[in-house]
Amino acid sequence: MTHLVIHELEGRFCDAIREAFNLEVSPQVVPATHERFGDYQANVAMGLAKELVQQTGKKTNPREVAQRIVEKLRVSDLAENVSIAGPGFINVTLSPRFVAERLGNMAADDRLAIPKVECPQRVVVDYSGPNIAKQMHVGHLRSTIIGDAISRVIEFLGHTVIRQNHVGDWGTQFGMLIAYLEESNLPIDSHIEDLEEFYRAAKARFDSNPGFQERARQTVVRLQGGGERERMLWQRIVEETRRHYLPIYERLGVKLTVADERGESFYNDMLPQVVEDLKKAGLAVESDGAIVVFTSGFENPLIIQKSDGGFLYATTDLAAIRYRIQVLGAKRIIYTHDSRQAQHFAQVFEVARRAGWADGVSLEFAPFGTMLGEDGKPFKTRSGDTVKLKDLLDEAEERAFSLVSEKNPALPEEQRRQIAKAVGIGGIKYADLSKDRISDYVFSWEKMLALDGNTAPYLQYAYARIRSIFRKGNIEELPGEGLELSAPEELRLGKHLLRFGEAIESVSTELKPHHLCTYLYELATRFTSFYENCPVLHADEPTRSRRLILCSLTARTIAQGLELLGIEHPEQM
RNA sequence: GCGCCUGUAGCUCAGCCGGAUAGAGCAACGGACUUCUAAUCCGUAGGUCGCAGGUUCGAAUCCUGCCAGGCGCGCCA
Repeated sequence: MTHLVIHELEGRFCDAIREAFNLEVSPQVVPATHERFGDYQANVAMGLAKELVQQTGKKTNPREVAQRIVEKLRVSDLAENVSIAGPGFINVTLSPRFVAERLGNMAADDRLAIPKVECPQRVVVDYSGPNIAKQMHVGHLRSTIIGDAISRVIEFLGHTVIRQNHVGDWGTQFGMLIAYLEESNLPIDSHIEDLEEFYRAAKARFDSNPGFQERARQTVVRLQGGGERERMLWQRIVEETRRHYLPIYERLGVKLTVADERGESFYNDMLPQVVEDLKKAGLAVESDGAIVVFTSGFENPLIIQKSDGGFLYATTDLAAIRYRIQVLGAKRIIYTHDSRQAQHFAQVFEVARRAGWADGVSLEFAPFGTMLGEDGKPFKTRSGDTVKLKDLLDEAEERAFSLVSEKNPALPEEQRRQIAKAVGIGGIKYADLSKDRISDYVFSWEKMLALDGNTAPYLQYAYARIRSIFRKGNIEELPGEGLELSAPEELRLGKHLLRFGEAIESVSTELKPHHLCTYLYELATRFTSFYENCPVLHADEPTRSRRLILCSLTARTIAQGLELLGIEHPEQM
């Protein structure tokens, strides 16, 4: 079992500190802040010196502490240099021989020597959550692609990921929709081509016609009471909506399927019991006729049952938590939703914990900010409407197609279409995933499809250039042995390749896909620098072969990284 | 009124569970294509890290208070 380099070093430092001081402390190993200091640094000495003074009363300076650690540190197999600098930083430079050896392991392993976790968990990821009878719009984009990337990464590490699409398929608006469907007399085999239009029309009728309003209310009651005809019409609306959003998932390369759907309706039968149990536990109380749970730090309680007896989305979310833990066996539940839901989830989580439903289970909210237009206001069409996801994706592919056609007109149109899809959709996803999800982000067509900077096309281009080398050189098989790193660009590239696992691990724990993006971008820039300075096909043996190994590893790492982000990597651009 | 999030170069963003001289890209300026895709690369310039205190050997990072922007706060989801 090989560990990530950083963890290997942590272990070595822990041993050294134990030997030198008989203490168990974190060695604070981090990547070097500047390349000139080496590859990794341990920052433990400064703090430790201070602790020692307090414990022993003896004056100890940090450099001395560092010195004593270094004396016990056994890293000759992996480092070519260990030095103490500044107030007591311990800098470690990996040896090219060790880097080559590790790269050899990567090359020989189809998961690039990324270790799987020792204790796999069942992890539920709740994301996307489109609304029934509405088209998906940009408001669903972030949840869908961030949640999908997080799922892929956690899955890759060896956990069992259970995707849950909590679609909005229940609620009072369905009375209106079903009643409208009934009177619109649509033939049973016809499709609702424009859901938006259908919803608007139903709403308009509801707002203007009191008789219809009353019918809508009665319809809800019958639906929720299990009325057969209402249930059938409801089912039809749900299926019509699926017809709209499944193709969007397909285009986006998002792994959600119908099997992952657990809409609000799924929990309907569990709601009375949720309220009952919370009452029994003494958490739920009556307030102004409603049943509520007061939570710490919030003035307003969480309402779980309305005064008319109806349930709310908080009730559904509580039922879902219980189901996910008790039935699905989740040890970790992750929600990627708009940060405006923060208070809601904080309250729901607290109630679930206090009710004792989530003992030993990690409930995590991974919020994201709003997508803004270049004017800094929420992203809208020119006329001020929300942008439909379908239109956004169409435009992305169109723009990418004209770019590809301009840059590479010789390729057949079919292939240019495929590249345009990869670049356009990938561009949208990467633009989003590459920013810290917590902040609002500014959407810009130009920046997103640019070939410079931290963009999907830049990474895809790096990949395509490598593949091009293999095509031109007619290379099928690689030498398995003999990797050596001599040119500075080779070494810089090789060292970064070894850090892929750090990025993945970070995404998994912090739920921030942009850490992987930053890693891949850095990898691509190091590759391009290598590419500019180190000829591959024209180099003499054995240089040629070992550069081919580096190229292959880089291509595989970029491909795997993009795969984890849910972004395609075409062979040519 | 209470609460959450954000504020870093002209612009878009990293860095934030304390570490060395705060990093990228775009835009600007100057260079590099008879050589594996120049959709690229190299260089120059660009900073009161919103403001003020505090903690610390050390603060963009932690704490407090302000300022600015965004968002949320009982029977919608």
